[in-house]
Amino acid sequence: MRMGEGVEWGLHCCLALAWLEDEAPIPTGRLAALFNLPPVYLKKRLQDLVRAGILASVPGVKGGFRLARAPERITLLDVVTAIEGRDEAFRCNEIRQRGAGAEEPEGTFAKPCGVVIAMRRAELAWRRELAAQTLADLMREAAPSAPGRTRRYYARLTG
Amino acid sequence: MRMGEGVEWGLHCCLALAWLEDEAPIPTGRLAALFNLPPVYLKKRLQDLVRAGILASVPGVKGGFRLARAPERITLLDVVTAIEGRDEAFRCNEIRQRGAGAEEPEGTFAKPCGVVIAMRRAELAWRRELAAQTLADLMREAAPSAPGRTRRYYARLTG
DNA sequence: GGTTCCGTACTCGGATAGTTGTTGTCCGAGTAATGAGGG
DNA sequence: CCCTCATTACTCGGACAACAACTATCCGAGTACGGAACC
Repeated sequence: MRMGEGVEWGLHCCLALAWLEDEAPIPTGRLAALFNLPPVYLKKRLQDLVRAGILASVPGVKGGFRLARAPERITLLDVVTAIEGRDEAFRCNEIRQRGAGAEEPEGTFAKPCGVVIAMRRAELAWRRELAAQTLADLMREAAPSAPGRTRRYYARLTG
Repeated sequence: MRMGEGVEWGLHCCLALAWLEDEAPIPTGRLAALFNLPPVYLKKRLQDLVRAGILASVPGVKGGFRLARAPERITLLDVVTAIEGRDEAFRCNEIRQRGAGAEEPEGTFAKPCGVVIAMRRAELAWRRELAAQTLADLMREAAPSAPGRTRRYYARLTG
């Protein structure tokens, strides 16, 4: 089981957008330069965040991206599900109904099997942890030098 | 983020092996027939479980697989990590050190960034839930008819 | 008849192709700022 | 001086390759049964 790179990209970009709030909107190219990422593919992921309502995109010559709402209102779960999709990691194919269970009468497998229940419970715990942390929490726990460093580097990009 | 089918296969096969304990060892072909799965690929997954010490394999004409220890001692986390690998789903590439952070002095990024910490915490919660459930728990919560159905179907396969 | 030996059939184990999903890129359509031209 | 309009630069959105991972399969190593030969 593997999570795509886009999640790390999206979270760090959201942090940068929060710190560069008064410079908004920030175009994709500048944002990509902050972390040395492939610009076009990063844009694809930022579009995912726009569709989820986390970012707002501004078209036009001075356009770019900005946070759509306050960092306190953006949870890590929001970002993860926006980029990775809302499907569960564990997908049940009901293999218990194939082979030995194929000839059983209707209603035998009305209840979900314990395997699915257990996996869902674990993923729920994972989601609860992610939902408990907001972008503002990440900003608070970040190194004090991070905002200034981001702003300085961004100023050099524009110049 | 997606989990492979092998996890569902592995868990259901472990349940079947527990119920067919006195028929052990069970060869791959019979086990695959129980759930109508591709036999050779299933065997690959069972080998993962053997490497993890969850199953024991018996070679030879009357060979097959059996549980290596009691169901009470097999957690869902054991099975999941045996099949999916022990890597974390979220892999940190330290993109904060690229671009804006590339020219910073040594020691600036000594501490892990908050993104990694948060993701690790979430995955830890997921693992704790999986580790809290054993194969014996799954057997207890399964439909009362499941063991008998499995044994009946297996008897037809051998006959 | 009992014992030993060998061939056979069936099993695990690791190395090898096919298919799906993710990563990365490119190009066309649309939009707002910019500057020129005319009223 | 103000308004209109074309140009330009930037974004969105979908379509198109490259890569990796998962899925699926084939052949070699090893073991127990069955039978034949021998004592």
